[in-house]
Amino acid sequence: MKPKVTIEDIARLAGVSKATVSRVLNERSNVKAETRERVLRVMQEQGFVPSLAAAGLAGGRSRLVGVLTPPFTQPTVPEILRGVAEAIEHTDYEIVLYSTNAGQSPTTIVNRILALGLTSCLLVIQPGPLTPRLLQLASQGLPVVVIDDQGPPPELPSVGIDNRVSAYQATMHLIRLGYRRIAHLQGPAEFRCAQERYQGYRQALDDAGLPFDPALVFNGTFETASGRACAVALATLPLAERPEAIFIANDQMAFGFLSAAEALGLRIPQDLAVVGFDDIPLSAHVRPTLTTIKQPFYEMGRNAVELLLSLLHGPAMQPVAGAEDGYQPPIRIQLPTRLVIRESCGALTLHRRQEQEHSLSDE
Amino acid sequence: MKPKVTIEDIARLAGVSKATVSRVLNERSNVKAETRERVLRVMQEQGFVPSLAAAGLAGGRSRLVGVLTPPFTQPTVPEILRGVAEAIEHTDYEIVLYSTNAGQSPTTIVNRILALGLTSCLLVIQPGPLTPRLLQLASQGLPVVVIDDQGPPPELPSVGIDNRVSAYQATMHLIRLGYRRIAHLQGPAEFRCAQERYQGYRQALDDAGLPFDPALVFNGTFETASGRACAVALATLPLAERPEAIFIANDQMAFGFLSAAEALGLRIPQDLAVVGFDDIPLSAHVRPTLTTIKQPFYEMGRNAVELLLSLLHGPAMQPVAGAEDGYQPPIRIQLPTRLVIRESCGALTLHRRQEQEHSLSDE
DNA sequence: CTGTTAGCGCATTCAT
DNA sequence: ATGAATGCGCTAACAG
Repeated sequence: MKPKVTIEDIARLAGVSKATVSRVLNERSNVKAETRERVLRVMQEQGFVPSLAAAGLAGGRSRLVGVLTPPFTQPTVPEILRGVAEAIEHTDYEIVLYSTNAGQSPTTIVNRILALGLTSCLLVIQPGPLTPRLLQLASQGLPVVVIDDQGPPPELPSVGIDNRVSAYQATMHLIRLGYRRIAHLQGPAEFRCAQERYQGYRQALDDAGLPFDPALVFNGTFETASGRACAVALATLPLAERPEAIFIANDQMAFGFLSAAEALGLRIPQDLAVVGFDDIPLSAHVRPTLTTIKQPFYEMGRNAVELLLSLLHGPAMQPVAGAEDGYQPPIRIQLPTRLVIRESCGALTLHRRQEQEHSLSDE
Repeated sequence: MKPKVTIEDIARLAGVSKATVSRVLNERSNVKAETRERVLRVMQEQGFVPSLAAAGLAGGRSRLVGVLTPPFTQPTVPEILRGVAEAIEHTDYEIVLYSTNAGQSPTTIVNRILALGLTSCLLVIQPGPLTPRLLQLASQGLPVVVIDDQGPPPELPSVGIDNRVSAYQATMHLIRLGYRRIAHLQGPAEFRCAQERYQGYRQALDDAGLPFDPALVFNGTFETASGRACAVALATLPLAERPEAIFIANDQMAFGFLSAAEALGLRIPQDLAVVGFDDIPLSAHVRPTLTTIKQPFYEMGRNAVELLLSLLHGPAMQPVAGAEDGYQPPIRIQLPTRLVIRESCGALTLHRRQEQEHSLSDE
């Protein structure tokens, strides 16, 4: 094994004490410039890299952030992780990765986390059932940030999007295209984002003066199969009752819907326009390509890291006005989404002149 | 912050020495059953979790495996990582993740790795330019395993596939379908796998007694654009010289080929049959769906972890016959691939009776 | 089988 | 501005 170069070696070679080397390492100011230079040079020559493990142990706080993620194969995850990794890279922190395969108990996972004792903070993607434990940990002082791609109410610092507004934009897009009977395939009620997207849908109908028909709201699971089921349900509807368009609460279900629709001889968008939600990689490649709300997954990752590190460095944030009692509501970073117009909504066929990837940020 | 429960606490509460607690922790056998029980109970009660950081420091070897990966958005990566994560989960090791964004210098990356001093081994996905450094590290005793999805000659322990045989199968599949003029879009020569796939292609032609036409071999970059370029090149060929089928060295290029072909009015598979290589998620969803060689990415991840840990635990492997001089060639785990038959090769339209996902393992 | 003694490599008091 | 001493939480020899 490579003989690890230690601070002691550097100290000896540079003719200073270990303490001084340590000071240089941590960029303390109270080191004579000349000495610092010399030490730095020796470190360079020796290829010295301080042991994070030891530093963490001795200093009481480590430079490792624990990242808890759902399986990588979940389509939204890679982009988020890319953002996380890239943000971390610019810091002197490292990532310890825990993948939370659905089956395991929250306790097991959390134990693995604490096990390290070297993870000084936690970044959790889609906490789901872990939330209670996270709250507990956070209340014990562990900095935690969640990316609630589809999460429960953020009692924790979080980064996410405004689901209500985004759903509103999606629905309004359909309304603007002239569709009047607009259905909605919603996600499971236990997901807050499913409710919010439903609310955005309702609100858009209301604002446009369109009647709300409960028969046009279908219950989904956020999974492909429920998209297929919805298409079947729609196809069996009497022609007069069929909607002209549908807003589907995530792309995964939209894929199922699209494929079943094709099999059923339902033409998209001619017979039925479709708008999804998420914009995962596949969305640009299914047939027809899917008009959808783009979630800024990459940016979510980046922002989450920044938030986490800011929590770590300055636990004393400037008090929010009106929170004079000392209670600070958890920080929430809300990122903008964007409507990506593709084939499935019919905009391209109906109005060729319209710009293809039109941002509805003027909403 | 939560007051960490230490071994000392447990020792006091259980009325034993710290050493004994440590022995229990590491499942040493020389502890009286009764004592062990008591210690375990106390640990349970106190919710004790040993600090990996301290353990690593003290024991000289840590329980962290460094995983070096290309950007997660590279389509083959998530599956591999899923395999890695799942395999790790069954152990008491943890993952420290380094994403190797192309731009950075190998030194920077390697420094980050050594920085920890807590990573006792390395798992590298697509080492690429890092290889020289890795060899150096390995020769210094650091256990390293690479997953050479498209890597250079494995002088390091590695897990991968047999590219030659797989390419042979792909080409032979086209030959069996009756195509005789078969083109090949190859990857860049600096990738060993590109050469091997080319060799497999050549061999299949030879074995089938088909003439080899150098004009039918195109140079690609493994990226989408070069697939498009190839389609254009093919389309400009005089009709008489056009191939009836093409074996493309990876799916990414095949996507480009498919989309350009569509734009050029070239029908796949009627005018030209296509077989790709990799079977990444998109491959089942492009139009037409892509017949391709499935690489077992998930299994590669799992196997790599197992190999790495075995290297870590028993550096003394049983000598390979014929290596009496003490030199051990690096271990290579070669996983089987599988031909996945979809639309683009024409098998489904030509021979409806054939099974859809026919494994050519009898090759 | 079990307790005692030393460190692992570093950060952090205290001194000076 | 720098050096010496102490300890983070744990494992690894040693002794019994």
